[in-house]
Amino acid sequence: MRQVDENYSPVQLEKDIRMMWERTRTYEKVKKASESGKAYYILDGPPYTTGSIHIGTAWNKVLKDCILRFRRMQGLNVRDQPGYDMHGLPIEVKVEQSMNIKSKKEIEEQGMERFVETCRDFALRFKEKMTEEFKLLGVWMDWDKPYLTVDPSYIASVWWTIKQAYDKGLLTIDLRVLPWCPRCETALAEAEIEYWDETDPSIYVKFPLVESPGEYLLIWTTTPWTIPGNLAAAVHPDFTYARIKVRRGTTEELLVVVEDKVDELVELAKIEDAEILQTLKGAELVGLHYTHPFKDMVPYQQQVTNEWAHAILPSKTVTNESTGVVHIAPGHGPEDFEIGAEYDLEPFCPVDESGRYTDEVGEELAGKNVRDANDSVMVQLVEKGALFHEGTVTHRYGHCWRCKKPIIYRVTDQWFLKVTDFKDELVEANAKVAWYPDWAGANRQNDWISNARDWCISRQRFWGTPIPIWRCSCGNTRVVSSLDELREAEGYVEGMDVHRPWIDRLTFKCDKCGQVMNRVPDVLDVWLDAGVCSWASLGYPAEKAEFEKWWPSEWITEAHDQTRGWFYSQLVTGVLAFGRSPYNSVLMHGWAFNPEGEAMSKSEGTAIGPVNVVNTLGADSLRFYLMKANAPWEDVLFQEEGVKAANRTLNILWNVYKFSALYMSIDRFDPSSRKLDQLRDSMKAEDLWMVSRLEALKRDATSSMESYEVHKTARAIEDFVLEDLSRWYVKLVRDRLWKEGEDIDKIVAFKILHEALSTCSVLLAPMTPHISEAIHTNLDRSEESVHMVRWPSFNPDWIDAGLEQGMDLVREISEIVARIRQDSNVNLRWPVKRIVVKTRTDETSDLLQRLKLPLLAQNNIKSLQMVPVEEEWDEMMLSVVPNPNAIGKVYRQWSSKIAVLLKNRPAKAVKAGVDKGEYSLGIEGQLVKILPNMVSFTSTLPPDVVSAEFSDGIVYLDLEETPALEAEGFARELIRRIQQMRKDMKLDVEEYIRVEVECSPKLASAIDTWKDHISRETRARRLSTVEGSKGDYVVEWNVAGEGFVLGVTSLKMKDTLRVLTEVQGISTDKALRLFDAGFDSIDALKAASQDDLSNVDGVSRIEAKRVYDAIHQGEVKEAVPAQAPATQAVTQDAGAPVKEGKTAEEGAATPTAEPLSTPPVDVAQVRELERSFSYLVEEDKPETSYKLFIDTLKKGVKGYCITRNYPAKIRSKFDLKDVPIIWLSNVGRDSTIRPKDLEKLSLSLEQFLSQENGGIVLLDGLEYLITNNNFITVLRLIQSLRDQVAINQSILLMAVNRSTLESHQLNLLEREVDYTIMG
RNA sequence: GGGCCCAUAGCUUAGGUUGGCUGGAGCGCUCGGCUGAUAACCGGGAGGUCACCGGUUCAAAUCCGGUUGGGCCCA
Repeated sequence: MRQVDENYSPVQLEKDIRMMWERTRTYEKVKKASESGKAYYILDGPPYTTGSIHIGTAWNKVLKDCILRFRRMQGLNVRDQPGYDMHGLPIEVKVEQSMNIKSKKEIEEQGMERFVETCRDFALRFKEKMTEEFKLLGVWMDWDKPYLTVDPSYIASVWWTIKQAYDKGLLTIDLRVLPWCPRCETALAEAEIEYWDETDPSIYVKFPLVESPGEYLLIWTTTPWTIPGNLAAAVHPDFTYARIKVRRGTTEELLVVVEDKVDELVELAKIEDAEILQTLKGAELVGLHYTHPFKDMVPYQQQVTNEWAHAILPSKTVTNESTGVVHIAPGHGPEDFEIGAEYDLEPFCPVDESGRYTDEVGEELAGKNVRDANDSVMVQLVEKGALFHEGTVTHRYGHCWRCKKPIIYRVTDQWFLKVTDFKDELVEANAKVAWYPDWAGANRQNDWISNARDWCISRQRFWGTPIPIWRCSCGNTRVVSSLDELREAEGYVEGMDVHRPWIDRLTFKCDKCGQVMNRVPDVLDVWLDAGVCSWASLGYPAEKAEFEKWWPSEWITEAHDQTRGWFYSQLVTGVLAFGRSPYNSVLMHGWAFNPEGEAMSKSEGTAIGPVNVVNTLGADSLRFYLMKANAPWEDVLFQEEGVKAANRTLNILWNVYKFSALYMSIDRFDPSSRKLDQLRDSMKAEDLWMVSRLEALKRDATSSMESYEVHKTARAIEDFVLEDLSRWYVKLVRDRLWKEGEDIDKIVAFKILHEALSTCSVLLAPMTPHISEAIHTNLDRSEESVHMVRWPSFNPDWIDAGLEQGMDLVREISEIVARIRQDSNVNLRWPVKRIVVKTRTDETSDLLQRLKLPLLAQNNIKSLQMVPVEEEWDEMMLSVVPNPNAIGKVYRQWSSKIAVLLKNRPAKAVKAGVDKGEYSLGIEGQLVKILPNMVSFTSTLPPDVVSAEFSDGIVYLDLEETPALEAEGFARELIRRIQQMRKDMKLDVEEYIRVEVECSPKLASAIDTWKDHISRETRARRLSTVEGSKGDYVVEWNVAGEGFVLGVTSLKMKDTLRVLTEVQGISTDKALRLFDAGFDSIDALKAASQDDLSNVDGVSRIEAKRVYDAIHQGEVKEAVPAQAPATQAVTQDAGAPVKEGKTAEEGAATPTAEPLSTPPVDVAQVRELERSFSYLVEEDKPETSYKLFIDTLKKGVKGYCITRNYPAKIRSKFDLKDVPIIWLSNVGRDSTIRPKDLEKLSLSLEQFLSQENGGIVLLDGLEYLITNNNFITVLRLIQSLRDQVAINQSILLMAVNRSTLESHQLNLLEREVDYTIMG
């Protein structure tokens, strides 16, 4: 485990992690590792290739990524193919803009080929861009193999589905009135209409009744342009209608309207006088005729002969609003169409594809855009005297969701899936789907399906899946269902693009009449593309195996707008083709809005892109925020502040990790050396509590993930990290961590911190994959990646609800103590004498006593005292309050004396007496009896005590100061000031100092009492009280009224110390003894004789000799090479043996700057090998390594060569005369080591390294050692060699053939050496 | 107009299924602490008619009915 020096800088960290994933192909390995698991098909709802993603898109993908990582960690074999929806109008619209095209006609003029090719280019480019953004978010999907709706095989799957519908008789062509976009010149599906408010004319039109001249039927409409297409009027047969006479000015008119609305009409149309002449049922009006106002203008209106034309029809769909009379234009409204069909009225539709009137309406209106023509129509109505009243109305109106233009209704021939024929099956299939949340399916989706209509699947556009229908003029129809079948077509060219316009040129010969069959020129609704993706992405039906393995998809997630979109289109096609839903479960998620609550729309500039956020705060922070901000099914108002908060949480996690890793690595803590169970007996209450919390966290996190309440998982983890781990447990165990030596308390704390951190990294892995990876790979190398780790199970035996409850109380009390300290101005450095707790129940009392130590330690309190339940605290000061009234009545003249006497008696005694019935008191020789009614008692707090209530009782805090407490407080204050000065001096944490203090005698005695403690805490080798403090840095302080002057001097021992401790057998302790004896610099050591050194207490003769030799041979120089590369990565593996002479302190100071190995350098960049460094040469044949070896030998460095090649051959080939060569072989004799005998190898190397200070070892044949042993063992050997080399100023050179190792092994090797060289 | 969902501090929100003690957090604000996690971290305080109206109940943020406002989907 290496220590962590860097702060949490997510952007860099994530970049490194992504590069590492890339380099070691982690994603592929993680997938491979779960291959044997149960198949689990997660289907990506294909985002439309619009160009870039917004927060909502990011949320969607992150949610998917999170769940698929989670499922994978559960051991499931997850299918994670991403998809893109690439056909359709939005791209056509974009391309039209880029090519400056205004209409469909221009596309045809400019050539469809170019247009379609540009569409494809756009779609592909957008796809690439979006993929990059998804990758930036850390989303792990199979980006190399996405499914694309434009692929020929995908298109063939769509065709096959159409063929299924055709074979089942569910595909039909029909004349219908449909929503139509005049700009895009195509029919729209219901799912393609967006509604918002629009202000339209609101007109009342008079239709003169034929049967009663002078009388008018009054109709109301908001679409004046539909009047030319009017063919009838409808009334509700049961409503009551009125014949009324109205007067405006001098004009009087007779009208027929619904009776209920007469008053409204009078007010609205400013009618001055209205008289109801007669009322009658709607049914009585049926069959009457009127004269169409445009009869003279529109020839069709004259020609129409149907008996119901221009007649009043009955319809129950008429509502009781406006006039209660509905004008019917069968060519302009779906309901009108249906009514018209009932009465054999033709759907007359004088409007063309571009929304313009045809010549059929007469020259006044012909050629006008219908919505623009409203005014003209009204002018005409006025001219004909038919307009009764005109106003405006604001109402919700449908718009094309692609181009946002208002829709109109037109009658056209279109292809339909007859969804209404199998609606019941849809409802049934939907009921079998598991919906999260359940109301999304049972209510919302069910509601939509129940109201489903036939699905118009044809579009009169270009960039889409071509409709696979060929028709003959004889009426014969052929539906193509595969690419193979297309090959039979006339004009087919192998490998041709099956899009329009190329496919339009293919023809079949009619098998009925032999004529040429031509393709219906339409394309398909894009929703059909998306709808079939569960099998199209598997290549079905061309490929069957994948389909059988995976289909149907297990889980999908999209936003709630997909109720009418993808959830629906999949269900329809699934039921159509396979009789069931193609998905088993759905998580319906919400929408992301911007902070103003507006939907994210790129075109309106309200979208927020995730890229900026990721580049400042990191993908993990964004992901964590998105996962925890809301329940998935609720909408989120995206707040950057929220991402910052998430970032802070991760930062705290990182800090806990950094802090823990520091001490663990200093101590070479090996987490695998002991199991948690084995340490149970050694655990303190807070340890057991922490483990209990951890197990509970695993339990809760798992259950909420299972139910897709991802926000709960995220919040539980966050709470655990912040509250339990960082703010509490770390504080509790902090002191234990810097104990020296083998200490069981420390090991327990390490183990638990390790467990907590690695568990958090695992639980967070689905949400924050990068930081999890960084933490986990350092703490736990059991798996190469955290994403390969199995999702943890929890152990209920460890969960102790009582203990957790107790700790909650301790925390509550700690908060109370903090508040009291703040109010009383006693800061945490000053110890408090005692805390007295009175609880309501014995249970609480027991829990608090169990947690006594953490309670006291956390609050710097010296003792805990419990008051038995039901009793008063016996130190409460009871005082007697005499009741003069009652006393006076009995004892009259003595009463005031009695009162005084009572007050002076011990209140307890008085109370005891009174409680028994009476208390006797002597006064002037008489005994008076004090009865209960004569006194009452009050209790007051003892001096210096402050009380406060908590949830289960009262705490009393005794703030009395004693000299001992004061001394301790001053000691702590002193430590704090010295630390501050050390910091000001920018001293290394390891550096030793000398401290002089000038102070009052009182303070001096406190210092005397606490001298050892202060010295240890501040690394002071000398601490003295003096007159006139001197030092490198002198500061005058004033604490609690005590002034003192501190002088701090750096002993500058660090470097010398390091030199000493590198000598074999010299520990830090011994080095310090030499220091204290005055040998505190290299010069002083040089000046000393061996005897001088051995005279130092605790230093043996041999040790003295070693030190002497080391100093005088000049072999020892500065431990850190002057040219040490900045990116040197020294990794301390948890399992590496502790080297003699290398101390914990030294480990602490080892600089590490990178989490991973240094990037390999090219051999050309290597000038010479440096001492104390180890090198890995990656080359196919060991040549560069030998060259470097020989170059180094030429500088007079002694060499040692270990190789698996035949020694004599090596010797001659590289001209190695005197260099000892060890042959790794099972057959050789002299100078031979068997490859499995690592111990012998290690021993011989140690010998060389210790004898020949400053030699170079060439180890050629690593892969041979690895195959003969195992990788980890060899790695350990290398770590040990590397350490020795660093200590002995030698060089280690290893050659490896990278193709013989797995990349993660190579990666691990690279981490262990200082440099990797590419040969 | 209908279906579904939602409304709690300045902002983002927990709690609501199982009605019950002073409605919790985070950010922001403010006061303070820590100084060996430190360009970090911790604590105290102020701030809430739990959208509104009505009902059930000893007791409602919570259950019921309605109103208003917002979102999605439809007409």
